[in-house]
Amino acid sequence: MPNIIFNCEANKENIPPGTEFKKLDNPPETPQRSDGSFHSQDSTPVIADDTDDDPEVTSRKEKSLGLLCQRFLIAINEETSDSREVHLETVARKMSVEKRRIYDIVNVMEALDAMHKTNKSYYQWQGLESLPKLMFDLQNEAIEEGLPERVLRVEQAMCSFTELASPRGLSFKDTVGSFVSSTPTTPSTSFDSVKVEMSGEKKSRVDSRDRQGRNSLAQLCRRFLMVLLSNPKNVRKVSLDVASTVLIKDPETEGFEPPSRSRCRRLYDIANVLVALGLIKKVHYLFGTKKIPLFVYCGPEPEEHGTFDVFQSVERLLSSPQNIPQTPVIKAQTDKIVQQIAGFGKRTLSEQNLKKNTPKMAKIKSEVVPSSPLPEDNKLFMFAELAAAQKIREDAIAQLSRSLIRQVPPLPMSPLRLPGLPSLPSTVFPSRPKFNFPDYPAPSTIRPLVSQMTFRPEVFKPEVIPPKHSMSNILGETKFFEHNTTSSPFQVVTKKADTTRPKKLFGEIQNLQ
DNA sequence: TTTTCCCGCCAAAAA
DNA sequence: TTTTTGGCGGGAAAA
Repeated sequence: MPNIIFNCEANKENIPPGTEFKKLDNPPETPQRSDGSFHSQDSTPVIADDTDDDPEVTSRKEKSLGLLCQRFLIAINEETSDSREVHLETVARKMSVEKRRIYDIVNVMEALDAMHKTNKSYYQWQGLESLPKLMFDLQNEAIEEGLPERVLRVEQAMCSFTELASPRGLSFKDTVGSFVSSTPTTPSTSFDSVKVEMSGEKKSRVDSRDRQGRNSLAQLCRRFLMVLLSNPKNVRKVSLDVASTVLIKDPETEGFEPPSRSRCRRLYDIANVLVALGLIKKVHYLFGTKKIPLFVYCGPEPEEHGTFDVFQSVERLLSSPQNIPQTPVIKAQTDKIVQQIAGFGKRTLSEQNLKKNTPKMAKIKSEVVPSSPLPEDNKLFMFAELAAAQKIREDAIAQLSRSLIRQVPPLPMSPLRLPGLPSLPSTVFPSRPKFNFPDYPAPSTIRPLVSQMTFRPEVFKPEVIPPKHSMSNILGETKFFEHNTTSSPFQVVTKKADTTRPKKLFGEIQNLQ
């Protein structure tokens, strides 16, 4: 597709908020009222959502940030020239998407050092090749500020209150409320000077806005990765509750209670982009009867001089179709190939089928409450049936992904060569580097969250001696405490008779494709 | 029901 | 001032 003329861009530069582009070449001359609930503040022409003429109902999934992210990569690949300059307007228009959405993606890309701003509306694409280095740095940063311990503490605390929480009668507040001891006894140096009020009160919307600080999407993204990297290889996972508590709450003043769901929304945004890039993976963890979402790091191993094989990542991504929003086309193709290869007959081995099996296994599993070492045999047995089917599927999909990569380049992690377009400089798309992808543990070997909680950071990185007791806030400021300080979060947890973390397993990973 | 997260309002920052 | 950027939460789709 030929580039759009840049002159007309200038005119359309400022797309008013609320304007949706239905068709690229359709100037929004027919101002239609967006239905009911929303009225555009100005008389901006608003193309009403696709209900009117579009035959295919756009589902929420098809508009997901993850899918958008992939389309974004494709779009910038097609748009960027040798200078690797990305013009947001152009890309937004190309994708027929609001510019606002692009910012969400760009923010995460910036956090990953994949692009940086050069000018108004212009960004430079830098690629993801140096991701291992970034991860290396983030990991070190995490360790330096004692994040592993913090994660551990939060996990411990949350684990405690989950246990304490009575079935119905008591609210979390009741059982845990005392955790959130309203006396920040610490010489409250940190956190924003803004007084942190007790839960219940509502901060004014304006007050809490902080564009560069802890709530910025980019910051949150990096810190989210830091939390993940606070764990040793193969155990790099974190629950949404823990992540959100660590990332968006100040443990000193706000305790260990998970933040309200509304405050987790940004985390979902970030996670969706990272999933789309194949850097994390989302699984579900069964905690008692509750299903808890778990984010698992599956990006490149942190290495100071490592390189990132974007091809491999894409391949992996494609071979884990549950990680990516399946477009109807891809899904149809994969199912078809699965059918051909696996000979499953009429019925495809769809996600649905797989999902049906999973809870059953999880249920069985959750009855087994072993102590430390995992009964691998049991697990293997339980996974066996699924694994066999899944293997076939994976092979099929892997084959598809290879062919997709070869023929139709659909998912560039850095700009791809496209037929008809001048090839990009090698810096944009360097020759395939050698890179050993950290082996993400197979489903049967994944340890439950508990193993994460028994992780001892000092073992993890012996050369860095963590302070006796440090606590860092969301801003990354670290404070050190004496062991006997009354502010210690450990104290809070000691309300339990035995302060040791629970030995029993609370759950099992499920849904691992 | 709860979880997930799209959407776009609107304020801060930049031009 | 205007425009760009992006924090934020309502509320609805999905689970």
